[in-house]
Amino acid sequence: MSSPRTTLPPARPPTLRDVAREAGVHPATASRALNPETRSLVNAETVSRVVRIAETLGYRPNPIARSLKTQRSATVGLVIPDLTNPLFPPIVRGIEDVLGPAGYNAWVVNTDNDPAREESQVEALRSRQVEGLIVATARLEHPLLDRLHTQGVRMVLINRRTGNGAIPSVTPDDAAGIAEAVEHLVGLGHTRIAHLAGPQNTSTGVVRERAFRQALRDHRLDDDPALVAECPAWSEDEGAAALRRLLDSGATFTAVLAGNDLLALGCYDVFRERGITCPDDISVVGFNDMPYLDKLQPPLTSVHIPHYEVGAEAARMLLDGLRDPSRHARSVLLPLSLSVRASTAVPHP
Amino acid sequence: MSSPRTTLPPARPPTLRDVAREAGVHPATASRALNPETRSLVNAETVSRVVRIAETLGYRPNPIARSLKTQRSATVGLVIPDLTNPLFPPIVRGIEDVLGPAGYNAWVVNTDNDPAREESQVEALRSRQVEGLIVATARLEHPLLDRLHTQGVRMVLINRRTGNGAIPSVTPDDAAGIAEAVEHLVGLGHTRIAHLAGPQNTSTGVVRERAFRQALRDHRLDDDPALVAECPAWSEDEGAAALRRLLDSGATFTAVLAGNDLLALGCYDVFRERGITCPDDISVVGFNDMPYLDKLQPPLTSVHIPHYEVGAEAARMLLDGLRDPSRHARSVLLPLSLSVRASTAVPHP
DNA sequence: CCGGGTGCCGCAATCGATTGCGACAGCGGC
DNA sequence: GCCGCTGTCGCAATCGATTGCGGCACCCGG
Repeated sequence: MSSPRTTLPPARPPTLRDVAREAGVHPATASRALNPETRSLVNAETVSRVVRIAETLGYRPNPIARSLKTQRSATVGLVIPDLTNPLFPPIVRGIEDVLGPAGYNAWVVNTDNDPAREESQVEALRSRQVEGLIVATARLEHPLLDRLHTQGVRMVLINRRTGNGAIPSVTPDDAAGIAEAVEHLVGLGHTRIAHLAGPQNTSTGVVRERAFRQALRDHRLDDDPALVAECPAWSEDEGAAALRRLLDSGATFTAVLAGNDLLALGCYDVFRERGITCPDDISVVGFNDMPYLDKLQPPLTSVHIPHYEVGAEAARMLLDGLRDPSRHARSVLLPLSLSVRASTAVPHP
Repeated sequence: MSSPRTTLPPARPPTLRDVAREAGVHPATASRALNPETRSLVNAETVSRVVRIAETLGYRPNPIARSLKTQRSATVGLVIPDLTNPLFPPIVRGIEDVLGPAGYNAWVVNTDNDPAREESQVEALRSRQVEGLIVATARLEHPLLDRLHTQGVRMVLINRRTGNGAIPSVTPDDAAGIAEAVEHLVGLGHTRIAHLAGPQNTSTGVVRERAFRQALRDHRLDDDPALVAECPAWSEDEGAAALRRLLDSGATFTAVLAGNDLLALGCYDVFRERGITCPDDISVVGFNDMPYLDKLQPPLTSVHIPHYEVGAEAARMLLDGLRDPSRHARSVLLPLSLSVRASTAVPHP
């Protein structure tokens, strides 16, 4: 078999000048004819001739040259903690499905929740001339994001927010989700419900905890601080550790509302290690409704977040802002629903 | 609070000319001083002056302008079926962790296993001037990939290969993995083992099936065609359907070796619907070792693939090829290991 | 018959960096 | 004292597309 490297002379792809020469016009005219925005400046039959030639030549505008001149890269940056967290892939797809048809693409970077890495990754994105940012790593105190915002960098926060409410965001309606979960548990007859709270430096962590306490009070239940354990990270290990602390404290409870699914998975580990059966001894509710939760034993009841929609909506908002900078930034809350499975049941006293 | 849009005049970032003017040299000299490759052409103290000025100005070379001139985009395309398949995120991270330090980035596109979408996505990548491709969607017959290869497009296949062995690839050593899985089952005492084969238009599908039969013969077991069911897609549903066909056929077997984890998950559904207990009645082995398999009930025994390494190695190979086009392309097989969990046990006759 | 529009298109600069080529100074060798 | 070499650096073209400006026909009204 012949090597593919020897088949053809490089045969560089056709440029605008090639099209112009072939069509007998100046490159400027060809450019205007090919661009829908400026097409009206060119005689109709010249347009069709240029377009036809461009097609037969297989002309594709060079986005790099275009970007250099127009200062627009048709690119946005996506900053997430870790792509291997199953939460994010659907969000990424939502973003790309909106960006793509608009001619935009996204660069994805992972920060691993390391602020230093975050800073350098964002720097890399900016040097790549991204036009805007979608950020999923917000913490309540977040100097980097504040700085970017005051510098006028276009961005949309997803999932979590900063303490600075001025930055537009797309987040699930955490409070409503928690309320629904508590409602479900109370409806089953639970009165002593524990909460595995997420990191208190994230908006989701504090909002969900606050909503949890509020929901208890709404149901006239005791808002007992001893039933809330804080997890320093959104991980299985921390979830397991928190549940162990709760169990060892001697507190009594028949249900656990975990701040997210990973924390709930940690509970499963503890159940196994201590011979606790779920949901007979303790019910568990997660948050996020990651994929494959229905394959667990027992299948995990979880608050469902429209991940794909979160991404899609964030991308739409960012594009809106890019296209019309005067447009007033908004923040939206997406509605949630509870996916009831077999990890929750009537308490056995 | 003051609007961030009114704080500063645009204050465009410093360009090479700014650095040059400040340092009292020609832009050409500044360029050479800043580029390690050409630095030796410039007087040492001029270099240090330029470098110092560049730093104080916070100069960042504009990659778009650089790409335009050098014809290199420092960008590669990654073509996968679907990012939400948990198989891929670790691969993507492996790729990015190798690409990043080399100054490269990856564009990720999803094809949803749709050849038309694949074609348009690849076209989009090429118009974005990617220097090479990493492709995870190979089928045995794959005209698009053959065409790209003969056009001299640099690429590396991962996970799966085409029938055309000339294209470099990084794949798990499927045959060895299957052999190890069969070894494990035979060691437990199983003699009637069924196989859920993947789509026969993919290399993984056929290689794993062939390896399965070979392994049986190696153990002097009956290579019974009635114990192999083909699945037209790598999905839970198809796995479930195939197992039902096997069970309904009246064939007897005490273990199932699934072509991948999703097919194995389908088995779990069938077990539940027919009251079969695993592993007491039937043992199951998966392939890929996706995340969270240990949380299933029972935790799934699976052939572990070093996903991250697959991505990292593919990225390294691609970079090698880009840097030295004369370098002979190679294909590598990555070693596998079996993650034994609780879905496999001694058969109960 | 002339002035002022309007429509269409070309000229050339521009985006920011890279690079082949040539200029020039200084130096050593013969 | 002249030649040529080496080390440094500047000039200007270049990558491919976009766009402000101006020119040229042509048309219409007066």
